[in-house]
Amino acid sequence: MSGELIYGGPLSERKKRILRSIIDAHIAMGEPIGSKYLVTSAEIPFSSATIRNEMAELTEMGYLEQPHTSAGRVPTQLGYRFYVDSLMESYKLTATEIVALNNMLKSKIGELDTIIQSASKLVANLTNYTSVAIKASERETVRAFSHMVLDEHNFLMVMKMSGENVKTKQVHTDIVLDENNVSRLMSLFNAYCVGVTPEDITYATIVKMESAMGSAAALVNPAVKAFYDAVATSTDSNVRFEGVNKLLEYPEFSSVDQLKRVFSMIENKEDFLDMLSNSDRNKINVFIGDEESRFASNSAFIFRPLTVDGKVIGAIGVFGPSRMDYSKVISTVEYLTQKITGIIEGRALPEPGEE
Amino acid sequence: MSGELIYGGPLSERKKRILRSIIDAHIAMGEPIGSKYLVTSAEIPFSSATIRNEMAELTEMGYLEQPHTSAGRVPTQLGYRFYVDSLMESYKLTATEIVALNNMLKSKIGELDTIIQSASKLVANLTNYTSVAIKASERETVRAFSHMVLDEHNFLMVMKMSGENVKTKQVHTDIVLDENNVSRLMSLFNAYCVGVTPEDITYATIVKMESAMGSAAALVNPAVKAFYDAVATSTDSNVRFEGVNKLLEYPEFSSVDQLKRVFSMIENKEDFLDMLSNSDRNKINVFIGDEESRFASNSAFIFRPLTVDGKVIGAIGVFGPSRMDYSKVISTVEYLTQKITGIIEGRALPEPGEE
DNA sequence: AGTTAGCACTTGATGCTTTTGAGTGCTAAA
DNA sequence: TTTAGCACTCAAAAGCATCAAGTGCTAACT
Repeated sequence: MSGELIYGGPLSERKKRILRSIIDAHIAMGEPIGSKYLVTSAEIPFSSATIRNEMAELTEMGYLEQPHTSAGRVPTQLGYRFYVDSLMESYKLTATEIVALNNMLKSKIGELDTIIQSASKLVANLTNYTSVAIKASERETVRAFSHMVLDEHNFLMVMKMSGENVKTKQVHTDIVLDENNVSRLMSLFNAYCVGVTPEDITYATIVKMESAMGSAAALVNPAVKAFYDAVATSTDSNVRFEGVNKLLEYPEFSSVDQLKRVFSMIENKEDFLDMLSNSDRNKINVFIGDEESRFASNSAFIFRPLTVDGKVIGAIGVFGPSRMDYSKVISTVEYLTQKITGIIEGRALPEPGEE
Repeated sequence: MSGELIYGGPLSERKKRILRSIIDAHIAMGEPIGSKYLVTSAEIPFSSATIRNEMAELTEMGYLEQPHTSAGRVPTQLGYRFYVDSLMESYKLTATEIVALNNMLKSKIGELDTIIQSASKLVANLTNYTSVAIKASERETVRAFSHMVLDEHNFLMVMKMSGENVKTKQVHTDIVLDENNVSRLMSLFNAYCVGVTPEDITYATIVKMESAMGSAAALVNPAVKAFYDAVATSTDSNVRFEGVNKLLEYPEFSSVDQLKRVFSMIENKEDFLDMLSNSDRNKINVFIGDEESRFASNSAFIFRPLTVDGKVIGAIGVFGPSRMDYSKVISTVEYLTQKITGIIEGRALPEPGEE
C-alpha cells in the first residue's frame, strides 16, 4: 500500500517474485521451500542454480532463513512483514463466505456484545484459525445511584453509568433493611461516589459513610463492594477466543512445548489488550512474532479495531501460526469489521452481492 | 458409602490395601506401579512375590491392567471407580484452602452467574486441574415485575425470577414515560406474564395489553422484548472452562493426538450438559473415561450439581486425567457446592474454621 | 495353606552407528 | 548472466545392541 518500503535494500522484480512464491508455498505447505520446488511447481522460469543464488541473497538480506544447512528456506518475520505489506495478492471473499457473514450480521443487529462474539466464531470457522473477540474497557463511572428494596435482606442498587447504560447489582445484608435505611445509604453514595473510579475509593470514605449510617453501618460494606464491582467490571474488558483447538492442527504447534508457550500467551489476555491499545485504530494490524517479542516466535496476530466516534470499543482478530493465510484472514476480518462498524453507526446492512 | 459393592468379585482386605496403594501411588506419580515399589515405599508387609500374585489376580478381576508385559500395573476404569466408591481416604481441606473458598464466597453473594464462575476459577487454582462451570438452562419464569423510571424515555424493568435472583433490563421507548404509564404497564405484566415461558407469549396477549394501555400502547412492545430476553437468556445454558492450559502439564496429555481428542471433547459443550442432566442431582458425580464411551479414555470428569428447591441450576466440576487426585477434588467441589447452595437458599455463610 | 526366594523371560526405553535424501554453495562451462 | 554438475552438510530415519524394570512361574520354606 505504502508504495515501495525499503526494508533491507531494494528488491529486484525477480527477487520479489521468488520471495512471494516461497512465502505462498510455505503458507500452503508448512515446510521449508527449496529451489527445485520453485522451478517445477511455482513456474519461475530460471534454473534451480539461479534461484539458489537469489535465495542466498534474500537470506543475506534477512527475508529468509534456513532451519539448517541442508534445508530449504523459510520466511523470517521481516519476510512475512514485507509479504503482507507489498507482495501479497488480496483474497476475494467467495459468494458463500459473504453470504455467511451477512446472515450472521443480520440476525444479531442491536446487541454489540453478542455481535462481536458471533462474528468471532464465524471468523474462526471461515479461516480455520483461532479467532479473538475483544471488548475494550471503558473507564466508566457512576452518574447517579438509586435503589429498590427487594425484601428485608436484599435491595437492588441501580447505577446510572457515565455512558447511557444502567447497571444494577443485588446487595445482600444480614441486618434488616427498610426503605429508610437504604435511601439514606444511597444519598451517601450520591454524595461520595459519583464520578469516582475504583482506585478513588479510600478507606476514609468508607469510614465516613459507616459513621453516617449509624446503627445500619453494616450496610455500607456490601454496597461498596457492589459499587466496586460495577465500576470495575466495566473496566475489565474481556478477550475471548474461539476455536482454540484449531491451533492443534498446525504442525508448528505440534510439540507440547510449543503448545505450552502458545497457550500461556493466550492466557495473558492483557497482552492482547496492550496490543489493541498500541494499535492503529483505523486499519488492520498485523503482529508477527519473533524471537525478542513476548510473542511466540512462530505465531501471528491479525486484528482490526472497532471504533465508534473515534473511540475503540473492541476488536476482532485472528491468532495463528505466523505461516498464516494472511490474505484470506485480512480480507475476512476487514469485511466484517467494516460491516459491523456500519451497523453500530446505524447505517443499513447492505445486501449480499455488492463487493 | 454404599457399603461393599461387589464389582468383579469380593476383595480380601489385603487386595484392597494393595489396590489402594497402587492407585494412590499412580495418582501421585503418574507411572505404572510395580510390586517392588509397593514393598519399599508403600509399606505393604509382604514380599514382592506375594504382591505379584495378588496383582495378577486384581488384573484378572479387571481392576488393574498392564500397558505391556514388562511394565507395572495401572488402574482400569473399574479400578478407579472402586477406589472412588470405597477405597479412597477423604481429603481434609487445609485451613488456607477453606479461607480462600470462604473469602471468595463472601465477596460474591447475590450474583449466581459470577459466583459459579469465580468458584470455578478458584477450583482450577486449588486443584490444578481444568475446572468446569455449568449454568444450566433453567426454564425460569418471572415471579413479579416491578420498575424504576430512569428518565422520560427509559425505565428499568425489574423481574424477580422464579429462583432467588433478580434480572433487570433497561427499556427504551420513543414516547414519553411517566410513573403512571409504567406502573400501569407493570401491573399488566404482573397480570399476564407471571409464570410464563417464552413460548407462552401469544400475540393475543400482546394485543390485549396494548389495548389496555390505550395511548401508551407503544410501551408494550419494547417491554415484551425485554421480558422475552430475560426469560430466553436463562434458557441457553452455558459451559465454561477455566485453566484449560493446565491439561498440558499432565503427561497423559503430552502427545498432540491425545490433546486433540481432549480438546475436541471440551469443544462439545453439549456433552457436558448431557452428563449433567443424566447425573444424580444430590451428590458428587464421577465420570471416568474408558474405551467405549465418548469420553477420552484417560480422562475423568467430576462434578456436583447445584440445586435449588430440587431443581438443577448448574454445576461446578473438574476435568482432568483419570489419574486424578479424586480425594482432594471431591472434597473441594463438595465443600464449595454445599456452601453455594447454602448461600442461594439464603442460609448465612458460616465462619471459616468450622468443618 | 500361604509365603517367599530365585530365575528365565519379555519388552519398552535408551543410546549408538549407519544410511538416506533433500538441499545447498561453489566452480567451471555455455 | 545463466546454468549444469558435483562435493558437501545435516536432520531424519532405520537398524541394532544393550539396559532395566517388571513380570510369571517353580521350588523351597514355614
